[in-house]
Parts: sequence; structure tokens; C-alpha cells
Amino acid sequence: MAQTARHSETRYGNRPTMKDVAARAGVGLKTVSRVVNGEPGVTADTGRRVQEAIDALGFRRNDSARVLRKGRTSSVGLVLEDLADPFYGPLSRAVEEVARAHGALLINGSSAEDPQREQELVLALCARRVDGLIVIPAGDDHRYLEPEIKAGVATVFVDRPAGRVEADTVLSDSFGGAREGVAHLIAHGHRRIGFVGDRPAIHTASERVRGYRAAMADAGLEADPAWVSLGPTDPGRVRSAVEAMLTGPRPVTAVFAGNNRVTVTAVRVLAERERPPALVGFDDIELADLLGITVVAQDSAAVGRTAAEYLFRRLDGSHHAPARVELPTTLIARGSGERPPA
Amino acid sequence: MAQTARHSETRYGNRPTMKDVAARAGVGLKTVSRVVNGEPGVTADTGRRVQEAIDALGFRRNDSARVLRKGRTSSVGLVLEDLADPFYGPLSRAVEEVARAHGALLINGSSAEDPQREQELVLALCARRVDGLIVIPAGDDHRYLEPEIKAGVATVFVDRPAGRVEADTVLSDSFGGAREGVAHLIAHGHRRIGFVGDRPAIHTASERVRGYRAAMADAGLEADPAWVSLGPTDPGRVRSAVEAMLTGPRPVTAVFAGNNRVTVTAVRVLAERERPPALVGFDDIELADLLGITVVAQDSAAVGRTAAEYLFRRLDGSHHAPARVELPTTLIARGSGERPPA
DNA sequence: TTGAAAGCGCTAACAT
DNA sequence: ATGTTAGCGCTTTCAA
Repeated sequence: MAQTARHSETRYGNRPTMKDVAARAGVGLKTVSRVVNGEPGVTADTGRRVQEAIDALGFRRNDSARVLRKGRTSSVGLVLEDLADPFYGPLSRAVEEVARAHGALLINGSSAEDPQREQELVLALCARRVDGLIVIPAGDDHRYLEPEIKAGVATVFVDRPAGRVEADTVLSDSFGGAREGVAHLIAHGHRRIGFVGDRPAIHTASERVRGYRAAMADAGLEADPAWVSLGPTDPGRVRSAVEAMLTGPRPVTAVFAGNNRVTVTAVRVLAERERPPALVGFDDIELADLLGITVVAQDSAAVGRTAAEYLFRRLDGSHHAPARVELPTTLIARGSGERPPA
Repeated sequence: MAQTARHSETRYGNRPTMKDVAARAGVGLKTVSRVVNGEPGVTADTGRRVQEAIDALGFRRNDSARVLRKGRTSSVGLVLEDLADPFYGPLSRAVEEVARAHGALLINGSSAEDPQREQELVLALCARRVDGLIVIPAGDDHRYLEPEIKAGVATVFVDRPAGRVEADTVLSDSFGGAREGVAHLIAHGHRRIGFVGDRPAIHTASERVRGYRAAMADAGLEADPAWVSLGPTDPGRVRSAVEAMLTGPRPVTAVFAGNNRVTVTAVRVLAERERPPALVGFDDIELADLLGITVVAQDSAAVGRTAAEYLFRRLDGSHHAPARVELPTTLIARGSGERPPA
């Protein structure tokens, strides 16, 4: 590799500026600015000359300078857990659409469920002066955001509530959804029902167990501690958890899966048994209809849209008190949740 | 709504700057800059005083100003078709991981397969002076990017080649993958095989039909035009296309689905028949193993990672000639592609 | 070790 | 209709 070129040779600095365009077109700087921004007060002829210079030089406005002057970046930050998780695709897209409608771009990052990384990401976004922030919390202490919120950075927490800070929050009704899903199993005759979910430090996870317990209590059923398994949702752990509750001294006849990743693994494990126990999963999954998986679906696009709408409401000047929205879930019966106990 | 507050009251402008921090700490501006950026040449004592002022004021460096001076934003733009498509989740995430390893943030947008929107997005990213750009092309003419490429904005095209512009390109081997998939059906005894794919203007779509035709020709089979259907991949069109080729005068005994969306619909349609025709789909799908769907899988995370690596290679000063990489696909046999003809 | 001055490219405010 | 000047908040350069 003949790498004779100096490191920064081809980088910025050689990009034309408005000043260059002005010189070439033989007009003043401000006239170029007017043309670039479509402001009035430029004759058609001047406008044409400027436009020619712009095209000839390949000029593009430098938004860093513009932002520095205007104070608004027209961008919003989205910090989620994992962009690759199918739950977050539609959510991101919905946020993006709302942002687009408001002329804003989306900057997003994955926290990988690591509070430290969440904070780094959020602060990096704040340094870039995003106008607003949508955060799916990984950590449980967001006081580091106080200066930003005070400074008027619109902030919305999604999927889980914020820690120690007041802000708009958009959630799915995890408690109610789980309760309904478990009640559905009970209604189909099950008495010994297992719950496999995420680590209890995650708000949605603990809410869903709470829903499970409530449904059991509602029906006057006692929930054996051996039927509840909370922890990481990697296939290995979920598999052994499910197998354990199917083979214990008081084996369950049905399983409630706490999220999409758990459901996927649970489906695999249950499919291996000749008479598969019943299953209801939280979160819908693609092709779940073909597999006949009964789920409690949350509308992740609606969650994203709602959050973005709250965000822009604030950016548009609203000073409403921090709101907490819980979107309803939908039980979709497809077969796996209606199988009777063995 | 008592909206007495003026519109911009709580927005920027009231954020502390380095100057404010300097005043409060009783030091010079440059000393604050040194502390904020961890540069040497500050005594421990001075550093502490500055840090206290920073914390007290809730100061965050304004990266817009920094960027304006330094010329690099440490951000890369990713323009894809639809963030909500499961194919792009892992791809985005892989790009993000590589970017993160290089200290860069990811700005991304969905073109919705609209060339106009692609260009708007790309130019908005250029105005923000992203250091690099990863684009899944919607349009077929990218000459509008010439000024940027000339100015040293690293650019990588993904999934489809660029139009009329020289740049690094990372693709999956659509032709080879489709050819292999169709050959697989032929090897299992099929002679009348249908192909349902996306609009032929999309590069991957036409490559895949080409692979289909090549496989048929390789086997000395003639491909009836009625067996090939290209167009939008919404469920309605795909459904009627599949049904048409199953009920025509020379009905197919197997279907090759050109992408994940087509596969999903095809699975549904075929499942309705008592003796389902064989099926191979391009792109893997979650739970495809449980449904026994044979696919030609492309590794979207690898595509994203490779693209990002090329991008940062250029950002790190490489001046290699524009490369074109084709990543291999993998045929995964799971049952649907091994069913013999009726 | 520390700081003062210049300037990155743009827009706001004010001439002309 | 058009141009001039100041300055956004930071980093670079150079001097103390």
C-alpha cells in the first residue's frame, strides 16, 4: 500500500464555504446564506448566479456552524437496549417517522443493557446538543440528566420508568398484560403455571411477575416458588429453567414466557415434548400465527410513536407536568395458550 | 393550557459554557478546555477546582463548537430502507458496534425505498458533516455524492451497488445464493419451479431472478414466464402471485421466495394447501427452524460489520481502490425445500 | 503550568 | 435588494 498521502490530506477544510460561493458569484456572504436557506429578498438573477456557484463548487451548508449559531440541532437521540432486537425495530422506525415529520434526524445507540454504557451514550448525545432524548433505561439512576432537563432538553423514558428523575414516561401495561395472559391459562384449566422472565432488576420483568402473581391470587391459586424463574434470557438459562419446572415434584402444565426471547426458547423446548404444555408469551413474534403461539402483544410502534409525540410536544413549547402513559396490551389467542392441562 | 412562557424560554442559551466554568473556577478558558479534554499540563489542584465548577454548573461540552473547529464529527450516517425490517436490525447493530469501537456515533434514517428521500437524507447527513456514510441505495444515480466523496467523506454502499459513482460496495451473493437455492429444489426432483421476488429495479431482486434462471438453465429446464413474478412485496400481491402459479395450466411444484417478506407470505399461502408445495426462501427468518423452512441465509450482521470496517479503513487514511465485496450465502435445509414434487 | 487572541462557518442584527 | 459586522463555544497557536 503506497500510503504516501498525509493522514488528513483529503479531509475537510478543502470544502467550499459560503464565503467561497460568495466570492465566485460576486455577491456578499449574506446573499448566499439567503439563497441556501430559501429566504426572500434575492432577485431571480442573483439567485441564479449564486446557485451556479453552489453547484460548480459542490457547496453544502455546514450545519455545525449553523447549529452553533441557532442553538438547535434538529436531531433527537434514541438510546435503546439493542437495535437488533425485533422489538426495537418498529419502535425506532416510529420514532424516526415522527422526527422526520418535525424535520429532525435520529441518532441512536444501543446500551446493551449496561447502565454505564447508557450514560456514556446519553451524555455523548447531550454534548451534540440533541434537541430531545428518548431513552429506554438500562440503569436505575438518571440524576445525571438533571442539568439537561433543566436546560430544556426534552426527555422521554420508554418501556421502563426513569430512576430518580421526573420526566415523561411511556410504558406498556406489563402488569395488566401478564395478569391477563396468566388468567387466560387459568381459564383454560391450568392450576400449576410457570413463569420464566428476565432479571428482576428490569422493571418490565418485575411488573410481569407481579401480574403473574396477581392472576394466581385472583384465582385463589398458590404460586410455588419453584415455578418462577427470573434471570438472563439467553437460550441456555431459559432452557434449563423451563425443563426444571416441567420435571420438578409439582410439574407445571403451562408456562408464561416473560418476553420475546424467552418465548422463542420456550417454544423450542416445549416442542420437544410429545404432549406440549400450554404457553403464553409476552410480546408478539413474527410468524407466531403459523406456529399457533398465543401471546400478549404490545404495540412497539405505538410506544415509539407516543414517546416521540410527547417529545415534540415539549419541543414545541408545552410545559405539561411529567406524564406517565401506559399503553394497553392485546391478548392474541392462537392455540398454544388454549391447550388444556395434561 | 396556560402557555404563558415564551417559546424558547427554556431552551439553550442558558447552558453554561467553558467561559462560565472558567470564571467560576477563577482560571483561564484554555485551562477548562484542558480539563474537559483530559489534556496534560494542569496541576491536580487546578484540575480539581475546575472539575468542581463543572459539576456545580452542570457543564457539558458543546460538540457543535468543537466540530466546527476540528472538522470531524465522529459520527457516521447509515441510510437504509426500513429500520423496522428484521434484516436491517442486525446490520445496524453491527455498524453501530464498529462505529463505537472507533468512538463514533450512528445517525440513521430510512429511505422507505424512495430515491428522493434517500437523497434528502444523505444530504442532510452530509450537511451535518458525518465522517462517513453507509448507504443502502434506493435510487440508481448517486452522482449527487461526488462532491462529498471528493471532499473525503468515506462512503460505502451496501446490499446494492451504487449508481454512476465509484465507491466501496459490500453485497451478499444474491446471484449465487438464488442459484444454489433453486438447484437445491431441482436436486429434490422439481422441474416446474416458481420465483416470486421484489421489483426488478432493485438490484438484489434482479440478481436473484438471474440466479433462478441460471439454475434452471444449468439443469436444462425451461423457465415458463408464468412462473416468475416480480413486484411489490406486500402480502396481497405476493399471495395472488403464489396462488396464480400454483393453479395455472402448468402449476409449479415448488416456489423460490426472493426475500424475507415474500417468504413469510408464501409460507402462509402454502400452509393452506393440503399437500404444500416445496419452498426455499432467500433470507433467514426467526423461528424458521421450528417451521421447517429451508432458506438461503445471508449474514446481515457480517454485511454491516464488513461495510463499517471498510468505512473506517478509509477514515484511518487508506486510499485503496474502490472495493467490491460479495459475501457468501448459506443454504440451510430444514424441510420445506426437501419436499418432493406432488 | 497557564492564558490571551484568533478563527472555524454560519446566522442575527443592523446598515446601506 | 444586498452587504457588513459581531459572535455562537470551542480549539489552535503562541506568548508568558
